[in-house]
Amino acid sequence: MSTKLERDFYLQPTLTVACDLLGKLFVVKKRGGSLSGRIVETEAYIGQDDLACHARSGRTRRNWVMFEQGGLTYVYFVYGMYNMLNIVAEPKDAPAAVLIRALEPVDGIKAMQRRRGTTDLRALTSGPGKLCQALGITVADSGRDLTENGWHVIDDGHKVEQIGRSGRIGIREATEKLWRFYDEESRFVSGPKSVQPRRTMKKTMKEN
DNA sequence: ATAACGATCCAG
DNA sequence: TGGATCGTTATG
Repeated sequence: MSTKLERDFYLQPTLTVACDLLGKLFVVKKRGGSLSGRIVETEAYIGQDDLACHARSGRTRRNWVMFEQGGLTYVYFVYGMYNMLNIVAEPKDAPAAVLIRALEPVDGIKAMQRRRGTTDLRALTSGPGKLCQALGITVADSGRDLTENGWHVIDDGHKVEQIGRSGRIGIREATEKLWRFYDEESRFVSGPKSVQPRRTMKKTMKEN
């Protein structure tokens, strides 16, 4: 059995969404077929009090999607060359999103290899910039509703045994927040995996 | 108006 | 460990 995630899933608290997205399939429709990957690493960015969050200074031309209801994509451009894929969480006007940091390639691996210029499976989607390049995701895809026809997230029954937790990668502010989550067993997580502090946890968690 | 800096990646 | 590369944001 395989079910599409609906609105009620995305409207949940951001940390719940970030944890529960692990193990799900992210699917994009392209000319010539679908591409998909299993989500193995995520990060939460939550509200105006989170100094690492794009919404910290209020609504802008770039981040307006974060203020919409959960279930939309928020894609932005950084470092002059990389796109970052986020999934908006929580109800409208509660700005929050989950950064998709790494996938395990599943469908359309040939196309991903062509876009990435390598055949190494581990190099295909093991990073937020890499996976956008592999799946051909750009800022033009920001604002897509994942509950409508087209792109979506699928629960195919896969279970993640151990979820790892750490500080978020590549930020300077709010480094004390342990809002990065990843599948301990996956070899497709972005490196280095030695980001401190690390500690494992059970299934879903709802506290900071 | 201008300058600094990214939720990164890759080569050397 | 540094350079690529450019839109966004902070500052004068």
